Amino acid sequence: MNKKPLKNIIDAMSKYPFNEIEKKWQKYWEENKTYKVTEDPSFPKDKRRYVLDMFPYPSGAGLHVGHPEGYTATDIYSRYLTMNGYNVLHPMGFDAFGLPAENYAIKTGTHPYTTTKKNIENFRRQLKSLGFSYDWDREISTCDEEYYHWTQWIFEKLYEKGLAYEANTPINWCPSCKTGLANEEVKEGRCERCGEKVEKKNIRQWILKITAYADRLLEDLDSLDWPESVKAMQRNWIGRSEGASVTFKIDGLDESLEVYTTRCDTLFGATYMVIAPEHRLVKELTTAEQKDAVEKYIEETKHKSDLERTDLAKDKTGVFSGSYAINPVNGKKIPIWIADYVLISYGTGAIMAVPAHDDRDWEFAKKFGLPIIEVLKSEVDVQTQAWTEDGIHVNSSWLDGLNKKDAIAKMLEWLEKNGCGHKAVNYKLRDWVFSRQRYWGEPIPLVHCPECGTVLVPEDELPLTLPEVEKYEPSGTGESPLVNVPSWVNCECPKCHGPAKRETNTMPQWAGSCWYYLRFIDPHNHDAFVDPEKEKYWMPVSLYVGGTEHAVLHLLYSRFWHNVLYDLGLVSTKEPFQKLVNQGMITSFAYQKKNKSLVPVDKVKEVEPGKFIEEDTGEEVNQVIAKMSKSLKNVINPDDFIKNYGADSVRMYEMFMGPLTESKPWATNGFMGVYRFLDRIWRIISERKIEDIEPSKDIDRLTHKTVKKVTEDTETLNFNTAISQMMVLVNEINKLEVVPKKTLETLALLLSPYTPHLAEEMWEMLGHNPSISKEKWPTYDASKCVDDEVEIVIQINGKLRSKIMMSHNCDKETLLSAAKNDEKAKTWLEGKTIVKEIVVPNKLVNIVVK
RNA sequence: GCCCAGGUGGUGGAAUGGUAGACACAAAGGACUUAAAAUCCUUUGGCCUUUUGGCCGUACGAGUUCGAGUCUCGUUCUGGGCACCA
Repeated sequence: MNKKPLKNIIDAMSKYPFNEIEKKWQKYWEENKTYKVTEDPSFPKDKRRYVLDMFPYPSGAGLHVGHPEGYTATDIYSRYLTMNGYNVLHPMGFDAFGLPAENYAIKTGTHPYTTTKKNIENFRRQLKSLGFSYDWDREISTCDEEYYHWTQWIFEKLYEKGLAYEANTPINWCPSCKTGLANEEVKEGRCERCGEKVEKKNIRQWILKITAYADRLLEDLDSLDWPESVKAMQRNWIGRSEGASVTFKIDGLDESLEVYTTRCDTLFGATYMVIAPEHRLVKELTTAEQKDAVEKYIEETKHKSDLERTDLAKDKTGVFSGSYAINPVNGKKIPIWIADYVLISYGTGAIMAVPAHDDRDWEFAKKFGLPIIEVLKSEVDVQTQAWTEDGIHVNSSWLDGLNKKDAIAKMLEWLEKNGCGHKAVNYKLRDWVFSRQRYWGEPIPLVHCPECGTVLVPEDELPLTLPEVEKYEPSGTGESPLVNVPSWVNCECPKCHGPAKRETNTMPQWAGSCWYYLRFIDPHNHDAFVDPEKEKYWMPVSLYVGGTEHAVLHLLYSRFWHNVLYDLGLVSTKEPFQKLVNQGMITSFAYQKKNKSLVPVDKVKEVEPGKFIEEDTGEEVNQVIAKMSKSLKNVINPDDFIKNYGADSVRMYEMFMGPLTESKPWATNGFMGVYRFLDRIWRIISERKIEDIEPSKDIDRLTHKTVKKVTEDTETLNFNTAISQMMVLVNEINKLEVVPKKTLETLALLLSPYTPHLAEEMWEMLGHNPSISKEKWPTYDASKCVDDEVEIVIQINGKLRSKIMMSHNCDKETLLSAAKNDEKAKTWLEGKTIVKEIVVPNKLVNIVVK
């Protein structure tokens, strides 16, 4: 990709001493606690901001280029706010429980805490080397006892509120991670961490009743300034649906079958029913003749993985139970089938099947020869395909002639009057499987007592700390390694003081991140998870920046916990994160052959602009954008760039690449452009003649324009265009023999959120005391942003034909007559009749002719 | 299948309904240099034209408008999410 090795370019380039400058100012900031923030009461509420990053998991690989992207964005914004007179809370910490450290412990025997500590130190070093304005005194780690003390405490609040329950239900199980998973952690039937196929397993679990908050989690989304896509994902995930619950009597049995349907209007078309293989009535409904067939089928479905069961492409399977239900609207007997296309976990695990108007039911009916009755006038033959659109009801007795909406209303009324159904709401959202059968997580603070049942560990005994273990290996039987520590497991019941056993499951990684934003507010409080006054001082988070991968995980879980804390009166805001911004992914270039296979970057040569060939074969390859991966040799390590070009260049480039929210490829050549820009500034400040003179009118005007643009764009997080405006200004300054000091001061201030080290150095060189981060943001005079003369575009019939220079704020008549007298315009107007004239002051004249 | 984004030069990307391509990269040419690097200057959407200039051009096709990259409708492609949710 690069013809010349990068290293040679650097060595030869005139280089600004970023290394010394950056070290010098990082040391200064640290020693002077420049970014320490307190709950200073002199700032009124509207002059306080809480700017938060999604804290990282401290992996062994260190920072990825994606981290500095979001972190620089919030850092710029925080610094900008501070300079504009806000008190800004901008903290950083570590999401430190998690599987990699534990898996490493299994392999090497190293305690996960040791590994994690080491990784945190590396992360902290890297973060500090980027010059972020975090208040490091507030740093937290979720795996510290001091911290998880309060994670456990919040769990106890949830438990006391009845939102945590123990259940022995089939849950998602990852055979490779050897632990249960939450629904949110399963992507396309696979474990979101390791990609292994997820199985169903029946094990004892602690579950949090997130479904109790489904409606609130849905409704409150409207009040949030979040990307629509994330809101849409959460809405879809919660999946609220309105319909009806209908009860079917069973022929010859004193039992009934309840179903959930969104289409109760099609009840006259229900020709059979289906229950899930796990339905509680399976045994009872199976007749003697069908017993063998049913048992065989149930056995088969048990062995199917989730992925196999939900694979849409696969054929429908099922078996007749032998029993019949009575359709409440017409008294007809309809057969009850057992099939795994009905899920036990949604609705009642049973459905009424209307094959004429539902694709899945239609497919099943066709396969098993069940009747298909049209009940909505269809534009297709329902014997050959299902009609799922709206229509006028037919074959539906007293619903005939009504459309879908009216028929649903009328049917609901009928069902309620006749006591066989009612309006109902269902959600796709499932309760949160909260226990993990692993070591490296918060112990769930519960004790199982044979006398008293489940008992909470008393608050004054928290934190319940993780014991040392000999082996970190999960048992794989559905129990955590903690079961192997009898001295820890065997305990005294806090209630009756008899012998009891501790809960051995641990919490999922999401627990710690559910509330960390609250702990940053008061990280060293020994008596409470957060001081209420401080909480009121800072909350809610004004800006939260992070990747989109947590849309239905962390962001849903923490909203849930926050809602509960709000109900308990422990926090003052309904929602934790007022404004959310998703940074785009930083991708990389890769090269694709005709057969769509990708070629590693180091095997590709650019033969002419935009034309690439694979070196070995000479085959032409296309430049495409791909995720960074080791095999493609296109992974960018931010440490290398910080070392070779400085943190300011990395910060500036990541912001210059494109809009924060878009995904965009790393281009090292583009990076060099930004480096050159900073180098140019350095040469101006260190080599050019700088004098305390008034800037020329042109430079003054450009400076005001630049302040305006950088202010507006920083405010709205459009950092890329703010930077290009600064480049425009620097390019002009670079042409000057003598540079006015005033102009450079303004430039330093504008730069300071973006390239804080270079800006501090400039500020000092211009004769000021540090720190520039405490200075006031520059202001601009709108009247000084306008040019004396503006270019007026002359259009004839909307087509650009000429341009003229006119003085600013010319009146319409002057503009029009000037346009008409323009030589070029005249040739286009000759012999034509003017139909219409449009004049936009300071912009254009459009003359419509015939 | 459903729900969200999005499609602009060789590349990353700019454009309150008003000059499409700011800024940057890459490329070509030049200055400086013994030479190279760095730096500085010039050119750079396509086609036609000696110049002047003209025509075309923001995925495709319509529409609204004096004027559309931008608004509306349809099509198509790409990315992300969900998916037998009754």
